[in-house]
Amino acid sequence: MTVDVKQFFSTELLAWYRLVKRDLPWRKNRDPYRVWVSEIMLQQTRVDTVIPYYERFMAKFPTVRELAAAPEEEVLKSWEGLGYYSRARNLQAGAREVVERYGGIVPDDKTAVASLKGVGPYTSGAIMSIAFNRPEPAVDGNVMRVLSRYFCLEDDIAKPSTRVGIEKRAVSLIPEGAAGDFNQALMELGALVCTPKSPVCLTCPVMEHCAGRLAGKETELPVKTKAKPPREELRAAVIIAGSGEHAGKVLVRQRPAKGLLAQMWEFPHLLVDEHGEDAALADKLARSLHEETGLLIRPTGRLMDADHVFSHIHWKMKIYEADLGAAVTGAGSEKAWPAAGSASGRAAQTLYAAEASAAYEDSAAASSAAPSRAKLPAHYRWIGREEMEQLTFPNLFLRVLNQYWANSKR
DNA sequence: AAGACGGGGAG
DNA sequence: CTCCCAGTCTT
Repeated sequence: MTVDVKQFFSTELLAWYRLVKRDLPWRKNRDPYRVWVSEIMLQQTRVDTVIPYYERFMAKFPTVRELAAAPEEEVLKSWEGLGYYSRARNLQAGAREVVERYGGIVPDDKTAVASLKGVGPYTSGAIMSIAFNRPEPAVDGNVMRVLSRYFCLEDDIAKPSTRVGIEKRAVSLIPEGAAGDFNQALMELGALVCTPKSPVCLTCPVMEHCAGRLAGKETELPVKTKAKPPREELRAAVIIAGSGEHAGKVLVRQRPAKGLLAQMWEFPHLLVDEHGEDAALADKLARSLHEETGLLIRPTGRLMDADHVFSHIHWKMKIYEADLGAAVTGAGSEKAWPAAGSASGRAAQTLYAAEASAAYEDSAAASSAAPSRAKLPAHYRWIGREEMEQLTFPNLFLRVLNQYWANSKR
C-alpha cells in the first residue's frame, strides 16, 4: 500500500468529518466519563436508540462519583430496555474502581483504562483517543467494514485475528494530533456513507482510491461468516392475578444474579417440551410453581403468545392467565379453559385438579396454613402497576405486562 | 475459536 | 424474513 493512498484517506476523511459530523450529546465536550458512558451504551446499539438513554443517564449520574455511589438497582433501572445488562453492572463496577483507585478521575493511561470492567480493546481505544487524543485504534464493526472496503481486504471479520490486523492499519492511518477526530470520522463514515447494505459511494470523500470499489466489490465486502440461528425454546408463562390483600396485583419473580437477564424481573415461566396441549403445559407450570412457592394456582385461560429472539435463543412463549385456586372443587372452572370441549383437555384438567388436591393436603399439613397465605420465597413478589416502576423488567415482559394491564382495566 | 449476552431498525 | 449494529467476557 503506497503512502499516498493512506495519506489521501486520512486527510480527506478528517476534513470530511469536521465538515459534516453529527451533533451528538456525547460530543458536547471531551469529559472522559461522558465518553466512557457513551461508548459502553453504543456497544452493539444504534446511535438513535442510545441518545435518550444517554441523556437520562447523564442527568441522573452526572459524574463518576455519583454513579459509583448509586444503588445498583437504580443503575440497572436506567438501563431497562437497552439490553446487554452486564454492561450496566460493569460500568458501575468500573466507576467504583475509578473512585477507589484514581480518586474519581478517569486516568489518562491506556493500561488502566483497558483494565476497567466492561472495557475491551475497542472501548479502551475509543476512550483514549476521543477523551485524551491518544493515537490508539478504535476498531468496531464500522471501522472493519470501511477499511475492508477501502483496502479491499478479504479476511473474515468474524475472526478475532482479523480485528487485530485491522487495528494495525488503523493506527498507521491516524493523523498527527488528531486521533479522536479521526477515529470518530472512521465510524461516522461507516454509519452515514459506507453502510452495510447499499453504501453511498458517490458521496464518499475517499471513493477515488477505494480499492474495494475500484474492484467492484464494495457490496461483497466485508467478508463475514453468518451467525448460527438461535435455538428455539418453548416456554409456558403465567400471569397470576392476586386476590384478597393482593387484589389487582400480579406475581413476579427476580432472575438469578448470573446469566441471561441477570437480576431482572419477570413473570413465572418454565421451559417445556415442544409438544403438549394447553392444559398439560399450564399444568406443568402450576406444579413447578407450587414446588417453588407453595402457591396453588388455577389456570383460567390462554392470554397471548409472545415471541422473543435473543442473539442465541428464540423464546416462544405461551402465556396463560391464572388465579389462586382456593378450594380444589373449583379447579374445573366452566367458561375459562380454551381446551374445553376437547376430551384430552378435560382429562388433563381433571388430572390437574386431582394433583392440586394432593398438593394442597401436603402443603396444609406441612405449614398448617393455606398455601396462598404461605410466605413467598424472597425473589417472588406481588406487584401492581406502580411497583413496576421500582423494578427492572426486560422489554419482553414489560410489553406483555403493559398489555395485560391495559386489557384488564376496562 | 466459539458461545453467551438484548433489542431494535432497516431493507 | 435477514443482517447487524461505536463489543466484551467466559469457556
